[in-house]
Amino acid sequence: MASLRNTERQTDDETLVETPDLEEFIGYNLKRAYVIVQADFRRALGEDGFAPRVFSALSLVVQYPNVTQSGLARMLGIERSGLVAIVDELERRGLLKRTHVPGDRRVQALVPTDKGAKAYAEARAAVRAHEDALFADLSGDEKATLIGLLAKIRAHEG
Amino acid sequence: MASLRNTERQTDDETLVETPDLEEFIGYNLKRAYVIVQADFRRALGEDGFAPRVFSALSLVVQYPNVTQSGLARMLGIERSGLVAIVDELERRGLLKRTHVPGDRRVQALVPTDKGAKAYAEARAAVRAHEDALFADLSGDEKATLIGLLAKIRAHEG
DNA sequence: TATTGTTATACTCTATAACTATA
DNA sequence: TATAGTTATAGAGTATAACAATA
Repeated sequence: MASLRNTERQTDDETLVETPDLEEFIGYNLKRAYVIVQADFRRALGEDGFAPRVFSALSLVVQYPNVTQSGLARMLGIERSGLVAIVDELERRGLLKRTHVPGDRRVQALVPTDKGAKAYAEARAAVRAHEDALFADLSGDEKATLIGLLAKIRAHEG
Repeated sequence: MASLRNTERQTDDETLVETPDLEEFIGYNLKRAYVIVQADFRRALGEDGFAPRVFSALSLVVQYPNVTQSGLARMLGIERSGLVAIVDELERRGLLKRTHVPGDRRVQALVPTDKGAKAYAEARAAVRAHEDALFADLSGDEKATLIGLLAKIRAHEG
């Protein structure tokens, strides 16, 4: 038997009583928690609602109008190629427009439509309601602490 | 403009200075943090190392020998069908065996091999080293707090 | 009828590489 | 040469539905 850790202890009948190793790992807990949150996000936004990544993209386009696709991909931490389908969906739904900028005809600046800004405001309210309900058993302090600790992990981004 | 929240404020030159909405959402921060952790996990375990879900499955098989596939799937929170490829890989690598149990010939109890137990002990050490390094800027208290808060979210499992 | 393990299948998310049009 | 957007493609990871064997 390998080294004993604080979560394992020998009982007098030689049975090993354990908290499973996995529960010690931050990565495992992060994954399991995220599965719950994203499932509830999808349920809350409904069949025709935004997927998390589409909501995130729309959020940034509304808050940073004229962002380029490359810039948006960088902000989201995904590849440019992966962003195309997301922007396609938002454009197809009439929530943003690809526009050419004078001076560099390569770039496509993304501009939210009025419909897009309105849809985002509604979706944001729905997401806030979903998080308020799902995390009702966490205090405001706990939620702030959690976000702060996740931000410390996110400091390793890039 | 929709309602102002505490992260948005009007400045005297009419510019909206913001912490982007996304940063307020626990779900978004969870996702971004998990992406970092799982990427570092894979980097740390290397080309021929275990993927996170394979490591998790092996961990449970070692700690709960004779667990059935259905039981393991339930513990991992995935479907039985999704477990087949994971168990196939672990069996192919000689780390566990599917064994029939007397009394119910439907079930396949999963038993770690000696090689599997040893491989798990080594992988567990590698994962601990990866987390220790990646989370070196978090105190022990912070790590415990984080796991506790994630556990509160995980209380919504099932 | 219900359950275990399995297969077939599809869908989402993501990445890599290569292409085009510009710069 | 380098960059922005795009396309083609592939690989994880996961789910649903149906099947055979067994209970």
